[in-house]
Formats: sequence, structure tokens, C-alpha cells
Amino acid sequence: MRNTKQKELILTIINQSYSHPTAIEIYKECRKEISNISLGTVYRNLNLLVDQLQIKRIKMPNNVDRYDKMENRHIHFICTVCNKIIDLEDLKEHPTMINENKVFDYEMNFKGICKNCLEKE
Amino acid sequence: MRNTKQKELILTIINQSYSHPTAIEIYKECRKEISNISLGTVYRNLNLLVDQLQIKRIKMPNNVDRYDKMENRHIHFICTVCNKIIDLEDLKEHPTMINENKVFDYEMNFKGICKNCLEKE
DNA sequence: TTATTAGTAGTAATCATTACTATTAAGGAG
DNA sequence: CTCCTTAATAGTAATGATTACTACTAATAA
Repeated sequence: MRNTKQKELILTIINQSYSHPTAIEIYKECRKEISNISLGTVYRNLNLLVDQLQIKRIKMPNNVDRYDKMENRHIHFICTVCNKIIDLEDLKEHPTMINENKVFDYEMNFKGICKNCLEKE
Repeated sequence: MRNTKQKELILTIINQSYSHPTAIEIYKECRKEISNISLGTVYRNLNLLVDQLQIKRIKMPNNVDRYDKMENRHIHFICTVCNKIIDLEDLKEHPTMINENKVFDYEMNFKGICKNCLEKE
């Protein structure tokens, strides 16, 4: 596996972001640095980085995946009104086996209405 | 909102299934009863039933949503080798508020390699 | 410096899901 | 029970996120 400036840029953008960006948003951000980067390159590297557990993919209700840095953040609150993602505290210990199934990763998503949207109602 | 045989059939199929079927699989099963049911009807009713919290949608890594009955099953183990979904025990108590955000629903997904696939390696 | 080949840019294709429209049928009023 | 209103459906077209493909480029190792 080779190190390319495209791959490094994509990882840097995700690691410096707090907004859980989509592939298209990452692509647009990339184009500020590499004006002719290809959308296919962004998708290929996102899949690669997810497989290598370097970033996290968040499946959204509208089927547009979002991406997040791999920190202590596996638990999200997803507002069904404004689609905002709020990071929640992570578990203290990460499970490695459940009922003889080997666990590599986990995610927990709560869905509802966030504080801001509740106040607007 | 009207009761139609199409809607009732879709809900019955999901409630009687243990396989977390996709929309296409539900559509094929429906066609055994209603030979000219439309795929759009299946999708529309699946969205409706999810919104009404009568069934659950499971977001899969390959972007093909699966559907599950609404029981005490919000926690799944998803095998990244065979794509099987294993139901796990649910939480004893369901959260209703987190940090002033109102919680309607939650899902927890563990990802890894299931017992069967581990034994094959 | 050069050779190998993994990675990229650009574009076309895929396919799950949604949108659209004429038609059908659920269910309430009479 | 019959008629009306209109929500829901069947059938089809459109959408759009993601993947596939191919000629070209550049990262690494000899």
C-alpha cells in the first residue's frame, strides 16, 4: 500500500473536522488543496480508511453516509428533525467478544429530537 | 390513514420473519399473496411503518437496508464476513432523555466475525 | 535512474430508493 | 347498501450515492 497525498489529505480533513462530513463535503474540501482530485478517489480512500479502522462511517437515515475520526466516539445522538449528530460519551471498556462472536467495532445511535429543536417547538 | 391489504401483508411478513429481510425480499414474499403489488408500495409502507415505530430499519454496510420486527431487539451483531445479523439481548431499561435531548429510539450494532465464520478460518 | 505497478482522474454504469401519474378502492355520509 | 371523496396503489420514470472501468501518473524499490 502506497502513501499518496490524496489519501493523506482525506485523512487529515476528517481528523480535523468536527462536523461528521459526507463524501461530497470531503471531496469539496479536498479540491481546495488538490483542484483536480477525483470523487472516485475520495470514495475509494474512504472505504480503505474505514476497513483499516482509521476512520468511522456513520449510516444516516437518508442513506448519505457520514465520516468521523476514530477517537473515543462510537456513540451518537442523531436528531430526526435537523439531522445533527451529537457525540456522546463512549463506553469505559470496549467489548471484544460477545457470545463467541469476535467484535472489531461497535456503534450506538440514539434517535430523537435534540435540545435545540425541542426548544423551537 | 387507511388500512390496506398491502400494508397489512407487509407488516405481517416482517412480524413473522426471523431473517431481517430487505425491501426486495419483502417485495418477493408479498408477490406470493398479491401478484401485482408494486415495489413502490412496499417502500412507501416500509417508510410509513418505520415512522410509526411499528418496525425497525437496520442500516447495513452495503447500503441495502434491512427490516426487523419491533420487539425487544435493538441490538445486533453484524458479521462483516457473511453479513449475517445476530440478535442480542436488549437493554433492561430504555433511555428517554440524554443530555436534554429527547430519545425516541436507539440501536446498537456490533461488527466483527461471527462464531461460524471464525470456525471456518 | 529506471522499472514495476498501485493509485489516480475522468467518465460511465449500477442499483437502491424516490417521484410521478392515472387508476383503484377504503371507508364515511346519506 | 350506494355514492363520494380522496388516500393508496400499480406501473413506470427519475434520482443520486456509490462503484466500476480504463488510460495515465507517480510512489517505491532495485
